[in-house]
Amino acid sequence: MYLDSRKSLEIDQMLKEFDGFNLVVHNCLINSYLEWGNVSEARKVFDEMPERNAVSWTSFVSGLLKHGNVDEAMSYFGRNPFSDVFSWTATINGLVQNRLSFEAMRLYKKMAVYGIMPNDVTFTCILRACGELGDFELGKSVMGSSIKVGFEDNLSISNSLVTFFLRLGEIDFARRTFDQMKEKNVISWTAILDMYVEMGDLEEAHRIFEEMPERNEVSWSAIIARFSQSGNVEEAVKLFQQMVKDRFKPNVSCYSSVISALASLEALPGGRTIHARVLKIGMERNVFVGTSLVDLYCKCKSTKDGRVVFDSIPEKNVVCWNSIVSGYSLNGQLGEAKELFNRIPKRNNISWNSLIAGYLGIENFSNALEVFDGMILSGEQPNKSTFSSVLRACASLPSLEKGKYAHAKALKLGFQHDIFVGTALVDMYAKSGSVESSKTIFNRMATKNEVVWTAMIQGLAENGFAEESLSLFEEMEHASSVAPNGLILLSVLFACSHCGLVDRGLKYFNSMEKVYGIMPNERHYTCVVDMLARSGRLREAEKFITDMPYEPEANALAALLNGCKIYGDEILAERIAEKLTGRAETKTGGYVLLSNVYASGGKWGDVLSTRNMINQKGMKRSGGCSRIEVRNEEHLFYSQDETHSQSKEIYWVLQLINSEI
DNA sequence: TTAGGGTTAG
Repeated sequence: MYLDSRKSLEIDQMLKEFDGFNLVVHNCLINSYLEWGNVSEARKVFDEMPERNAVSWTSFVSGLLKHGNVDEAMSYFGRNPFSDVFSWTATINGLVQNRLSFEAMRLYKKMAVYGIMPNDVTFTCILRACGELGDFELGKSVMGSSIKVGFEDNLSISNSLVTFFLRLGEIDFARRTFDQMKEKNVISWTAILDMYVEMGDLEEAHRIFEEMPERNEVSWSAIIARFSQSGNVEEAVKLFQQMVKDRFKPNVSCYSSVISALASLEALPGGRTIHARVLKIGMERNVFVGTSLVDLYCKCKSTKDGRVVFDSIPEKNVVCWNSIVSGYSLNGQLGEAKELFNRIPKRNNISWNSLIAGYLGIENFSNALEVFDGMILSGEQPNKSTFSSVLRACASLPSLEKGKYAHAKALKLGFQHDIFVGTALVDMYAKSGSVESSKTIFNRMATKNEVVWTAMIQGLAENGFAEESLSLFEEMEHASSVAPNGLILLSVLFACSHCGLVDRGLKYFNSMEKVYGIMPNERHYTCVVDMLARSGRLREAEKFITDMPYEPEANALAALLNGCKIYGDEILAERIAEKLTGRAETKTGGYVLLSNVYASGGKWGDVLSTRNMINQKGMKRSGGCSRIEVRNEEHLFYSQDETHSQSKEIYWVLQLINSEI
């Protein structure tokens, strides 16, 4: 029995005035103080008690352990005159809960020296410690001891054993223990259910769930949570509906899980229905449910509603703050994200990561890096996802220096072996033109997934190492278990196109569906058009465009037009330019390219009239832009415009170099 | 004194 904090103080006061002593009331007082986190009052009552029994000692020691006061607890434990299996077990349990499993084991071994026999609860605690330590042999020897003492068919111990085997990934042992149990309860079933969900065998999990003779709200919440986390969100929602239909009362955990599932589905109407239920039972102020709701509204692009829920949560923790920051970030509302980020009382690395990801999302790469600098300065430890974002920002900026700095930091923290960080590094170096560094990182990676292969193959192709890119692709096909995907094949086509390997490219394109089972998309088609156009097979390219199953991308037409320019085919150019100008997205592109076709053919009159048309229609030219960094300064070069302050000098030098060549 | 479930980034 516990008293609330106000009542505890009142009763404490009354007892003092009464000057009486009742052991039971004092023990209750200690428990109440500890329950409310008032350790110093509990200590005072305990120290001033004229007489203590075994219960006083055990509850005070385990209360201290519950609040992390380990040294003090151990000191009181050593002085306990009522040393029995309860006091030892409670202490062992407290140590395990403080993640001091090694110390817990030591205490367990000491029990024998003092002649105290462990009971069933001792074994469950100690098995948990073995699980924490990841020591399979130790767990098995504890199991042996428990059998020796006669606990072979003990339900709690068997349940703990199942969990222990699961923690160590010993699936067969877990299943065998479960199958051999004479008696099973809802905990045993939930544990084994969890195993199948964790293994990703959701069908078997579902079967187990159906088979369970008994369910409670924890087993429901276990299966709903697991389905939700593993991405089987529709199934999670269905189970929730079933649970309600079966007249079970969903608890906080069920609501948070189902709301989180609805958030990934971006199911706003369903979310609002659940929100209404939550409001009805007064659960919206709960930090778990509230946080899920904030996330739901933000993922459904309704940051306003998310903010209302956020403001209504009385006791916000860092997860809750992070959800609103990431919610605003996700929706590109970086002003709000930054403002709330600044108000977080105690940030963690996820808070920083959320803001960095936000700037990355709106392609404000320099701010993303600025936040990263702030993170380092604040002493917060970046994690692998920080580096993954930061390196992506570096890849998009001309600065190789910043990328190198982030790389050094990642090395220092030992994240270089992480596949996400490794991939981001490969990509960053390739995009910054440092193909050699990119290759070094790639070759050092112990495990490679399709993303990193894609990054390397693409990096080589885009840096002009087309042959190498293609041989890497072949190596991937022969030496790895990674199957080519659409993106990799796009890089392969790109490489063929830039290498002039038209027939090989066409062979890859034609085998996409047949050999690799990948439907080519618009981008693949565009790449083939570019490939044909570059090699002068203009009519073939035109036919390819006419025959393709999609409306050609503007880029495909532009690529063909570019081919017309190189090979001086003005008739085809006019036809294509007309098609291109119908496109809203590139009204200018067609004309600019057409005027280039005329220019290369020396038809200056046509050039002029085309350019006039661009101006008449009030079209803004949007040319390409190159960026380089020289001595920490960014220089931008736009196609067709000489806007750089030193363009005169630059072109002069360029001319000089050209004449030298 | 014990064994099963919960919200945020990538």
